[in-house]
Amino acid sequence: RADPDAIDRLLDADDLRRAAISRADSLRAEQKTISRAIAQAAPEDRHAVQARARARKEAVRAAETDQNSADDALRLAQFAIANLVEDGVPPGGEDDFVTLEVVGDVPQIENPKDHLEIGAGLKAIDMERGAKVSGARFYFLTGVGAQLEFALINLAMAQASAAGFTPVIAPALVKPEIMEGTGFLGAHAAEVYHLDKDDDLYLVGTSEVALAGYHSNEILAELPLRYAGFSSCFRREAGSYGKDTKGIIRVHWFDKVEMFSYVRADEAREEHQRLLAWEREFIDSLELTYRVIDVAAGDLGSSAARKFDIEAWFPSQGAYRELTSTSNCTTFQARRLNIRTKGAKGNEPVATLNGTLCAAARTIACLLDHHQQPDGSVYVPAALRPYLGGREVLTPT
RNA sequence: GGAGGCUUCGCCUAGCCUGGUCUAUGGCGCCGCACUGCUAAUGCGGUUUGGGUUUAUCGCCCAUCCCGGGUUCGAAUCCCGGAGCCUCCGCCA
Repeated sequence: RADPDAIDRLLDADDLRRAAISRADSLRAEQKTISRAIAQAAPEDRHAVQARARARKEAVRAAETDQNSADDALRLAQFAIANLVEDGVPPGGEDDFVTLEVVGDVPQIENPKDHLEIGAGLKAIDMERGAKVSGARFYFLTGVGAQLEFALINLAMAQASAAGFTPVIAPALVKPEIMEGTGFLGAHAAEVYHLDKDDDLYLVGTSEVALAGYHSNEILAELPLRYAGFSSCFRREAGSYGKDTKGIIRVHWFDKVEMFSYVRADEAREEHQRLLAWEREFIDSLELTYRVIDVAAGDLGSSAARKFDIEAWFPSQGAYRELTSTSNCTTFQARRLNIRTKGAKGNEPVATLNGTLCAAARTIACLLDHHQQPDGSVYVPAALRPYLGGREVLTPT
Protein backbone atom coordinates (compact mmCIF):
# COMPACT_ATOMS: atom_id res chain seq x y z
CA ARG A 1 0.00 0.00 0.00
CA ALA A 2 3.04 2.26 -0.07
CA ASP A 3 2.54 4.94 -2.71
CA PRO A 4 5.85 5.33 -4.60
CA ASP A 5 5.02 8.91 -5.59
CA ALA A 6 4.38 9.85 -1.97
CA ILE A 7 7.76 8.41 -1.00
CA ASP A 8 9.50 10.35 -3.74
CA ARG A 9 7.78 13.53 -2.63
CA LEU A 10 8.92 12.87 0.91
CA LEU A 11 12.54 12.36 -0.12
CA ASP A 12 12.49 15.50 -2.27
CA ALA A 13 10.94 17.51 0.53
CA ASP A 14 13.64 16.23 2.89
CA ASP A 15 16.43 17.31 0.53
CA LEU A 16 14.87 20.74 0.07
CA ARG A 17 14.47 21.16 3.79
CA ARG A 18 18.08 20.28 4.55
CA ALA A 19 19.32 22.67 1.90
CA ALA A 20 17.10 25.46 3.21
CA ILE A 21 18.27 24.88 6.77
CA SER A 22 21.93 24.96 5.81
CA ARG A 23 21.44 28.22 3.93
CA ALA A 24 19.51 29.87 6.72
CA ASP A 25 21.89 28.59 9.40
CA SER A 26 25.00 29.97 7.75
CA LEU A 27 23.36 33.32 7.02
CA ARG A 28 22.29 33.54 10.64
CA ALA A 29 25.81 32.66 11.78
CA GLU A 30 27.25 35.53 9.70
CA GLN A 31 24.61 37.89 10.99
CA LYS A 32 25.44 37.06 14.58
CA THR A 33 29.15 37.60 13.99
CA ILE A 34 28.48 41.05 12.55
CA SER A 35 26.12 41.98 15.34
CA ARG A 36 28.70 41.07 17.92
CA ALA A 37 31.24 43.15 16.06
CA ILE A 38 28.97 46.17 16.27
CA ALA A 39 28.72 45.86 20.00
CA GLN A 40 32.51 45.99 20.29
CA ALA A 41 33.22 48.45 17.49
CA ALA A 42 34.46 51.92 18.22
CA PRO A 43 31.62 54.45 18.05
CA GLU A 44 32.98 56.12 14.92
CA ASP A 45 33.06 52.81 12.98
CA ARG A 46 29.70 51.69 14.17
CA HIS A 47 27.57 53.36 11.52
CA ALA A 48 29.49 51.83 8.67
CA VAL A 49 29.19 48.31 10.04
CA GLN A 50 25.53 48.80 10.80
CA ALA A 51 24.87 49.74 7.20
CA ARG A 52 26.51 46.50 6.10
CA ALA A 53 24.44 44.52 8.58
CA ARG A 54 21.26 46.15 7.45
CA ALA A 55 21.81 44.72 3.98
CA ARG A 56 22.08 41.21 5.45
CA LYS A 57 18.77 41.50 7.16
CA GLU A 58 16.64 40.84 4.09
CA ALA A 59 18.71 37.84 3.03
CA VAL A 60 18.30 36.25 6.44
CA ARG A 61 14.58 36.90 6.46
CA ALA A 62 14.13 35.38 3.02
CA ALA A 63 16.15 32.30 3.98
CA GLU A 64 14.03 31.85 7.10
CA THR A 65 10.84 32.07 5.07
CA ASP A 66 12.23 29.40 2.76
CA GLN A 67 13.14 27.23 5.72
CA ASN A 68 9.65 27.50 7.19
CA SER A 69 7.92 26.56 3.97
CA ALA A 70 10.35 23.67 3.45
CA ASP A 71 9.53 22.48 6.98
CA ASP A 72 5.81 22.65 6.27
CA ALA A 73 6.23 20.83 2.98
CA LEU A 74 8.13 18.01 4.68
CA ARG A 75 5.49 17.66 7.35
CA LEU A 76 2.72 17.48 4.76
CA ALA A 77 4.67 14.87 2.83
CA GLN A 78 5.08 12.83 6.02
CA PHE A 79 1.41 13.08 6.91
CA ALA A 80 0.47 11.72 3.49
CA ILE A 81 2.18 8.42 4.24
CA ALA A 82 0.45 5.67 6.21
CA ASN A 83 2.23 3.49 8.74
CA LEU A 84 4.34 0.58 7.58
CA VAL A 85 2.53 -2.73 7.71
CA GLU A 86 3.89 -5.42 10.01
CA ASP A 87 5.34 -8.60 8.47
CA GLY A 88 2.74 -11.34 8.31
CA VAL A 89 -0.33 -9.16 7.75
CA PRO A 90 -2.63 -10.73 5.17
CA PRO A 91 -2.62 -8.88 1.85
CA GLY A 92 -5.82 -7.55 0.31
CA GLY A 93 -8.85 -5.57 1.42
CA GLU A 94 -11.80 -5.75 3.79
CA ASP A 95 -12.80 -9.31 2.87
CA ASP A 96 -9.30 -10.74 2.90
CA PHE A 97 -8.88 -11.12 6.65
CA VAL A 98 -7.52 -14.36 8.05
CA THR A 99 -9.43 -16.12 10.83
CA LEU A 100 -6.96 -17.00 13.56
CA GLU A 101 -9.30 -18.84 15.91
CA VAL A 102 -12.95 -19.61 16.57
CA VAL A 103 -14.00 -19.90 20.20
CA GLY A 104 -17.20 -21.46 21.54
CA ASP A 105 -20.11 -23.17 19.87
CA VAL A 106 -22.68 -21.37 17.79
CA PRO A 107 -25.81 -21.26 19.96
CA GLN A 108 -28.79 -23.07 18.46
CA ILE A 109 -31.79 -20.76 18.72
CA GLU A 110 -35.01 -21.23 16.80
CA ASN A 111 -36.26 -18.09 15.10
CA PRO A 112 -33.90 -15.79 16.94
CA LYS A 113 -35.10 -12.26 17.54
CA ASP A 114 -32.78 -9.32 16.99
CA HIS A 115 -31.58 -7.17 19.87
CA LEU A 116 -34.22 -4.51 19.20
CA GLU A 117 -37.07 -6.97 19.68
CA ILE A 118 -35.49 -8.39 22.81
CA GLY A 119 -34.67 -4.89 23.99
CA ALA A 120 -38.25 -3.77 23.41
CA GLY A 121 -39.53 -6.61 25.58
CA LEU A 122 -37.15 -5.57 28.35
CA LYS A 123 -37.93 -1.88 27.79
CA ALA A 124 -34.18 -1.46 27.53
CA ILE A 125 -33.71 0.40 24.23
CA ASP A 126 -35.78 3.28 22.82
CA MET A 127 -34.86 4.06 19.23
CA GLU A 128 -37.96 6.08 18.37
CA ARG A 129 -37.31 8.67 20.99
CA GLY A 130 -33.62 8.64 20.15
CA ALA A 131 -34.58 9.64 16.61
CA LYS A 132 -37.08 12.21 17.86
CA VAL A 133 -34.55 13.93 20.09
CA SER A 134 -31.30 13.54 18.14
CA GLY A 135 -32.00 11.92 14.78
CA ALA A 136 -31.16 8.66 13.09
CA ARG A 137 -28.61 6.38 14.75
CA PHE A 138 -29.32 7.80 18.21
CA TYR A 139 -30.96 5.90 21.06
CA PHE A 140 -31.95 5.97 24.68
CA LEU A 141 -30.96 3.17 27.01
CA THR A 142 -33.64 2.84 29.63
CA GLY A 143 -34.16 0.78 32.77
CA VAL A 144 -32.29 -2.49 32.56
CA GLY A 145 -30.64 -1.25 29.34
CA ALA A 146 -29.00 1.60 31.22
CA GLN A 147 -28.09 -0.77 34.05
CA LEU A 148 -26.50 -3.12 31.53
CA GLU A 149 -24.23 -0.36 30.29
CA PHE A 150 -23.07 0.53 33.80
CA ALA A 151 -22.55 -3.16 34.55
CA LEU A 152 -20.42 -3.68 31.43
CA ILE A 153 -18.38 -0.55 32.04
CA ASN A 154 -17.78 -1.55 35.65
CA LEU A 155 -16.79 -5.08 34.72
CA ALA A 156 -14.44 -3.81 32.02
CA MET A 157 -12.83 -1.31 34.38
CA ALA A 158 -12.48 -3.93 37.10
CA GLN A 159 -10.69 -6.31 34.75
CA ALA A 160 -8.48 -3.51 33.39
CA SER A 161 -7.51 -2.40 36.89
CA ALA A 162 -6.68 -5.97 37.86
CA ALA A 163 -4.44 -6.17 34.79
CA GLY A 164 -2.56 -3.07 35.93
CA PHE A 165 -4.20 -0.41 33.79
CA THR A 166 -4.74 3.06 35.23
CA PRO A 167 -8.43 3.93 34.92
CA VAL A 168 -8.94 7.24 33.13
CA ILE A 169 -11.94 9.36 32.27
CA ALA A 170 -10.88 11.22 29.16
CA PRO A 171 -12.16 14.31 27.35
CA ALA A 172 -14.30 13.64 24.30
CA LEU A 173 -13.30 16.89 22.58
CA VAL A 174 -9.72 17.44 21.44
CA LYS A 175 -7.61 19.99 19.59
CA PRO A 176 -6.81 19.64 15.88
CA GLU A 177 -3.15 18.71 16.39
CA ILE A 178 -4.12 15.80 18.64
CA MET A 179 -6.62 14.51 16.10
CA GLU A 180 -4.04 14.91 13.36
CA GLY A 181 -1.35 13.22 15.44
CA THR A 182 -3.36 10.08 15.99
CA GLY A 183 -3.96 9.72 12.27
CA PHE A 184 -7.70 10.22 12.21
CA LEU A 185 -7.69 13.15 9.80
CA GLY A 186 -6.24 11.06 7.01
CA ALA A 187 -8.44 8.65 5.10
CA HIS A 188 -11.11 8.68 7.81
CA ALA A 189 -11.53 12.47 8.13
CA ALA A 190 -15.14 12.27 6.96
CA GLU A 191 -15.91 10.03 9.96
CA VAL A 192 -15.05 12.72 12.48
CA TYR A 193 -17.33 15.38 13.92
CA HIS A 194 -15.77 18.82 13.92
CA LEU A 195 -16.99 21.86 15.83
CA ASP A 196 -15.88 24.74 13.65
CA LYS A 197 -18.33 27.57 14.21
CA ASP A 198 -16.88 29.03 17.39
CA ASP A 199 -14.55 26.30 18.57
CA ASP A 200 -11.89 24.49 16.58
CA LEU A 201 -12.34 21.17 18.34
CA TYR A 202 -12.99 17.61 17.22
CA LEU A 203 -15.27 15.05 18.86
CA VAL A 204 -13.31 11.87 19.37
CA GLY A 205 -14.43 8.61 17.80
CA THR A 206 -12.55 6.77 20.55
CA SER A 207 -10.72 7.73 23.73
CA GLU A 208 -7.59 6.43 22.01
CA VAL A 209 -7.25 10.00 20.70
CA ALA A 210 -7.19 11.66 24.10
CA LEU A 211 -5.05 8.89 25.61
CA ALA A 212 -2.47 9.27 22.85
CA GLY A 213 -2.48 13.03 23.30
CA TYR A 214 -2.11 12.61 27.07
CA HIS A 215 1.67 12.25 26.84
CA SER A 216 2.24 14.35 23.71
CA ASN A 217 5.48 16.36 23.75
CA GLU A 218 6.80 14.34 26.67
CA ILE A 219 9.82 12.19 27.35
CA LEU A 220 8.62 9.11 29.22
CA ALA A 221 10.95 7.75 31.87
CA GLU A 222 9.02 4.64 32.85
CA LEU A 223 7.54 2.21 30.38
CA PRO A 224 5.22 0.52 29.79
CA LEU A 225 2.35 2.86 30.64
CA ARG A 226 -1.15 1.40 30.43
CA TYR A 227 -4.41 3.34 30.59
CA ALA A 228 -8.01 2.20 30.46
CA GLY A 229 -9.94 5.20 29.20
CA PHE A 230 -13.67 5.73 29.41
CA SER A 231 -15.33 8.26 27.15
CA SER A 232 -18.23 8.85 24.87
CA CYS A 233 -17.36 8.25 21.23
CA PHE A 234 -18.81 10.04 18.23
CA ARG A 235 -18.85 8.86 14.64
CA ARG A 236 -20.48 10.46 11.64
CA GLU A 237 -20.91 7.10 9.89
CA ALA A 238 -20.61 8.88 6.56
CA GLY A 239 -20.79 6.40 3.73
CA SER A 240 -22.44 3.70 5.81
CA TYR A 241 -25.96 4.47 4.64
CA GLY A 242 -28.05 1.34 4.65
CA LYS A 243 -25.52 -0.55 6.79
CA ASP A 244 -26.81 -1.75 10.17
CA THR A 245 -29.66 0.73 10.10
CA LYS A 246 -31.56 -1.20 12.76
CA GLY A 247 -30.74 -0.90 16.40
CA ILE A 248 -27.63 0.13 18.26
CA ILE A 249 -24.94 -1.79 16.40
CA ARG A 250 -23.84 1.23 14.37
CA VAL A 251 -24.65 4.56 16.00
CA HIS A 252 -23.38 8.13 16.03
CA TRP A 253 -22.60 8.03 19.72
CA PHE A 254 -21.70 5.35 22.25
CA ASP A 255 -19.59 4.93 25.38
CA LYS A 256 -16.47 2.84 25.41
CA VAL A 257 -13.67 1.56 27.61
CA GLU A 258 -10.45 1.56 25.62
CA MET A 259 -7.08 0.14 26.57
CA PHE A 260 -4.05 2.19 25.57
CA SER A 261 -0.38 1.23 25.99
CA TYR A 262 2.89 3.10 25.61
CA VAL A 263 5.82 0.69 25.25
CA ARG A 264 9.36 0.63 23.89
CA ALA A 265 9.31 0.19 20.13
CA ASP A 266 10.87 -3.28 20.31
CA GLU A 267 8.16 -4.52 22.68
CA ALA A 268 5.18 -3.50 20.58
CA ARG A 269 4.42 -6.91 19.07
CA GLU A 270 4.37 -8.63 22.47
CA GLU A 271 2.16 -5.88 23.88
CA HIS A 272 -0.23 -6.31 20.97
CA GLN A 273 -0.66 -9.97 21.90
CA ARG A 274 -1.26 -9.00 25.51
CA LEU A 275 -3.98 -6.51 24.51
CA LEU A 276 -5.64 -9.20 22.44
CA ALA A 277 -5.49 -11.56 25.41
CA TRP A 278 -7.13 -8.99 27.69
CA GLU A 279 -9.87 -8.43 25.13
CA ARG A 280 -10.47 -12.16 24.96
CA GLU A 281 -10.63 -12.37 28.73
CA PHE A 282 -13.42 -9.80 28.71
CA ILE A 283 -15.38 -11.42 25.87
CA ASP A 284 -14.87 -14.84 27.48
CA SER A 285 -16.33 -13.55 30.72
CA LEU A 286 -19.45 -12.56 28.79
CA GLU A 287 -19.71 -16.17 27.61
CA LEU A 288 -19.91 -15.24 23.94
CA THR A 289 -19.04 -17.25 20.84
CA TYR A 290 -16.49 -15.40 18.75
CA ARG A 291 -13.69 -15.53 16.26
CA VAL A 292 -10.40 -13.66 16.13
CA ILE A 293 -9.38 -12.21 12.79
CA ASP A 294 -6.15 -10.77 11.44
CA VAL A 295 -7.27 -7.72 9.46
CA ALA A 296 -5.88 -7.42 5.92
CA ALA A 297 -3.42 -4.71 4.97
CA GLY A 298 -5.90 -2.69 2.91
CA ASP A 299 -8.29 -2.38 5.83
CA LEU A 300 -5.83 -1.11 8.45
CA GLY A 301 -6.35 2.63 8.36
CA SER A 302 -3.43 5.04 8.31
CA SER A 303 -1.95 4.45 11.75
CA ALA A 304 -2.07 0.69 12.39
CA ALA A 305 0.76 -1.66 11.45
CA ARG A 306 -1.44 -4.62 12.39
CA LYS A 307 -4.95 -5.04 13.68
CA PHE A 308 -6.78 -7.94 15.31
CA ASP A 309 -10.56 -7.85 15.63
CA ILE A 310 -12.76 -10.00 17.82
CA GLU A 311 -16.08 -10.69 16.14
CA ALA A 312 -18.89 -12.18 18.20
CA TRP A 313 -21.72 -14.31 16.94
CA PHE A 314 -25.10 -12.59 16.46
CA PRO A 315 -27.71 -15.37 16.16
CA SER A 316 -30.35 -13.10 14.60
CA GLN A 317 -27.95 -12.20 11.82
CA GLY A 318 -26.29 -15.60 11.56
CA ALA A 319 -23.01 -13.73 11.38
CA TYR A 320 -19.95 -12.64 13.33
CA ARG A 321 -19.82 -8.92 14.02
CA GLU A 322 -16.93 -6.84 15.33
CA LEU A 323 -16.97 -6.22 19.07
CA THR A 324 -13.36 -5.25 19.69
CA SER A 325 -10.37 -4.13 17.68
CA THR A 326 -6.76 -3.83 18.75
CA SER A 327 -4.13 -1.98 16.74
CA ASN A 328 -0.37 -1.80 16.95
CA CYS A 329 0.46 1.71 15.79
CA THR A 330 4.20 1.20 16.34
CA THR A 331 5.89 4.61 16.38
CA PHE A 332 3.46 6.26 13.95
CA GLN A 333 1.43 8.23 16.46
CA ALA A 334 4.38 8.85 18.78
CA ARG A 335 6.38 10.50 16.00
CA ARG A 336 3.53 12.83 15.16
CA LEU A 337 2.75 13.61 18.79
CA ASN A 338 6.41 13.86 19.80
CA ILE A 339 6.37 11.17 22.48
CA ARG A 340 9.83 9.79 23.25
CA THR A 341 11.79 7.83 25.77
CA LYS A 342 15.48 7.71 26.61
CA GLY A 343 17.25 5.17 24.42
CA ALA A 344 20.80 3.95 24.01
CA LYS A 345 21.45 6.49 21.24
CA GLY A 346 19.47 9.41 22.61
CA ASN A 347 15.74 9.91 22.67
CA GLU A 348 13.62 7.71 20.47
CA PRO A 349 9.90 7.50 19.74
CA VAL A 350 7.85 5.01 21.75
CA ALA A 351 5.23 2.65 20.32
CA THR A 352 1.54 3.13 21.02
CA LEU A 353 -1.13 0.44 20.95
CA ASN A 354 -4.83 0.48 21.57
CA GLY A 355 -7.58 -2.06 22.03
CA THR A 356 -11.28 -2.03 22.74
CA LEU A 357 -12.30 -3.50 26.02
CA CYS A 358 -15.98 -2.71 25.80
CA ALA A 359 -17.96 -0.63 23.32
CA ALA A 360 -21.16 -0.44 25.33
CA ALA A 361 -23.95 -0.17 22.77
CA ARG A 362 -22.71 -2.87 20.47
CA THR A 363 -21.84 -5.19 23.34
CA ILE A 364 -25.36 -4.77 24.76
CA ALA A 365 -26.78 -5.58 21.33
CA CYS A 366 -24.68 -8.71 21.22
CA LEU A 367 -25.58 -9.82 24.75
CA LEU A 368 -29.32 -9.49 24.09
CA ASP A 369 -29.03 -11.30 20.78
CA HIS A 370 -26.62 -14.00 21.89
CA HIS A 371 -28.11 -14.81 25.30
CA GLN A 372 -31.78 -14.55 24.39
CA GLN A 373 -34.14 -17.27 25.65
CA PRO A 374 -37.25 -18.58 23.86
CA ASP A 375 -39.51 -16.63 26.23
CA GLY A 376 -37.82 -13.33 25.42
CA SER A 377 -35.78 -13.20 28.59
CA VAL A 378 -32.02 -12.84 28.55
CA TYR A 379 -29.43 -14.96 30.35
CA VAL A 380 -26.94 -12.94 32.41
CA PRO A 381 -23.34 -14.24 32.28
CA ALA A 382 -21.99 -15.02 35.73
CA ALA A 383 -19.28 -12.35 35.60
CA LEU A 384 -21.86 -9.62 35.04
CA ARG A 385 -24.22 -10.63 37.84
CA PRO A 386 -22.42 -8.83 40.66
CA TYR A 387 -22.97 -5.61 38.72
CA LEU A 388 -26.67 -6.32 38.12
CA GLY A 389 -27.82 -6.94 41.65
CA GLY A 390 -27.15 -10.66 41.36
CA ARG A 391 -29.77 -11.22 38.66
CA GLU A 392 -29.24 -14.37 36.62
CA VAL A 393 -31.80 -13.51 34.00
CA LEU A 394 -33.42 -10.36 32.64
CA THR A 395 -37.15 -10.84 32.23
CA PRO A 396 -39.62 -8.90 30.05
CA THR A 397 -41.95 -6.70 32.10
C1' G B 1 -18.29 37.77 31.05
C1' G B 2 -15.05 41.83 33.91
C1' A B 3 -10.27 43.36 36.59
C1' G B 4 -5.33 42.21 37.96
C1' G B 5 -0.95 39.00 38.39
C1' C B 6 2.07 35.16 36.46
C1' U B 7 4.69 31.60 32.56
C1' U B 8 12.97 31.13 32.21
C1' C B 9 17.02 24.61 30.07
C1' G B 10 13.45 17.85 35.31
C1' C B 11 11.80 21.08 40.01
C1' C B 12 12.68 25.93 42.36
C1' U B 13 14.98 30.47 41.01
C1' A B 14 18.26 35.19 39.15
C1' G B 15 17.99 38.26 34.94
C1' C B 16 13.44 42.03 32.17
C1' C B 17 12.57 48.61 34.37
C1' U B 18 17.93 50.72 31.62
C1' G B 19 18.39 45.51 24.46
C1' G B 20 24.81 43.78 23.11
C1' U B 21 30.74 38.20 25.99
C1' C B 22 22.81 35.93 28.40
C1' U B 23 27.23 31.41 24.64
C1' A B 24 21.00 32.35 30.72
C1' U B 25 22.53 32.86 37.40
C1' G B 26 22.21 30.00 41.74
C1' G B 27 20.05 25.90 44.56
C1' C B 28 17.82 20.93 44.49
C1' G B 29 17.76 16.41 41.94
C1' C B 30 20.42 13.23 38.65
C1' C B 31 25.12 11.12 36.23
C1' G B 32 30.55 10.47 36.29
C1' C B 33 35.26 10.82 38.74
C1' A B 34 38.32 11.50 43.18
C1' C B 35 38.82 10.67 48.46
C1' U B 36 37.20 7.13 52.24
C1' G B 37 36.98 -0.18 55.10
C1' C B 38 31.12 0.37 53.08
C1' U B 39 27.54 4.18 53.27
C1' A B 40 27.27 9.20 54.37
C1' A B 41 29.84 13.73 53.98
C1' U B 42 33.20 16.54 50.93
C1' G B 43 35.68 18.11 46.35
C1' C B 44 35.91 18.37 40.93
C1' G B 45 33.35 17.83 36.36
C1' G B 46 28.83 17.06 33.67
C1' U B 47 23.44 17.58 33.14
C1' U B 48 17.23 21.70 28.27
C1' U B 49 15.31 20.10 23.89
C1' G B 50 15.29 19.88 18.62
C1' G B 51 17.90 20.43 14.05
C1' G B 52 22.16 20.97 10.46
C1' U B 53 27.07 19.22 9.23
C1' U B 54 30.14 14.67 9.85
C1' U B 55 31.27 7.37 7.45
C1' A B 56 31.30 7.58 12.73
C1' U B 57 33.48 9.69 17.15
C1' C B 58 35.30 14.36 18.68
C1' G B 59 33.85 18.80 17.20
C1' C B 60 31.64 22.99 14.80
C1' C B 61 27.10 25.59 13.62
C1' C B 62 21.70 27.01 14.07
C1' A B 63 17.31 27.33 16.84
C1' U B 64 15.00 27.10 21.68
C1' C B 65 13.54 31.80 28.02
C1' C B 66 4.69 29.71 26.98
C1' C B 67 3.15 30.37 21.41
C1' G B 68 2.81 33.69 16.96
C1' G B 69 3.97 38.34 14.82
C1' G B 70 6.61 43.23 15.01
C1' U B 71 10.66 46.95 16.10
C1' U B 72 16.19 46.56 15.72
C1' C B 73 22.54 45.44 12.91
C1' G B 74 21.14 42.66 17.44
C1' A B 75 15.40 40.63 21.74
C1' A B 76 14.73 36.29 27.68
C1' U B 77 14.66 41.85 27.90
C1' C B 78 10.81 46.67 24.07
C1' C B 79 5.74 46.63 21.23
C1' C B 80 1.19 43.94 19.35
C1' G B 81 -1.85 39.48 19.27
C1' G B 82 -2.96 34.63 21.35
C1' A B 83 -2.82 30.39 24.91
C1' G B 84 -2.41 28.41 29.75
C1' C B 85 -2.29 29.03 35.09
C1' C B 86 -3.50 31.90 39.64
C1' U B 87 -6.41 35.68 42.54
C1' C B 88 -10.81 38.68 42.98
C1' C B 89 -15.87 39.99 41.06
C1' G B 90 -20.24 38.27 38.28
C1' C B 91 -22.88 33.89 36.57
C1' C B 92 -23.61 28.67 36.97
C1' A B 93 -24.30 22.30 37.97
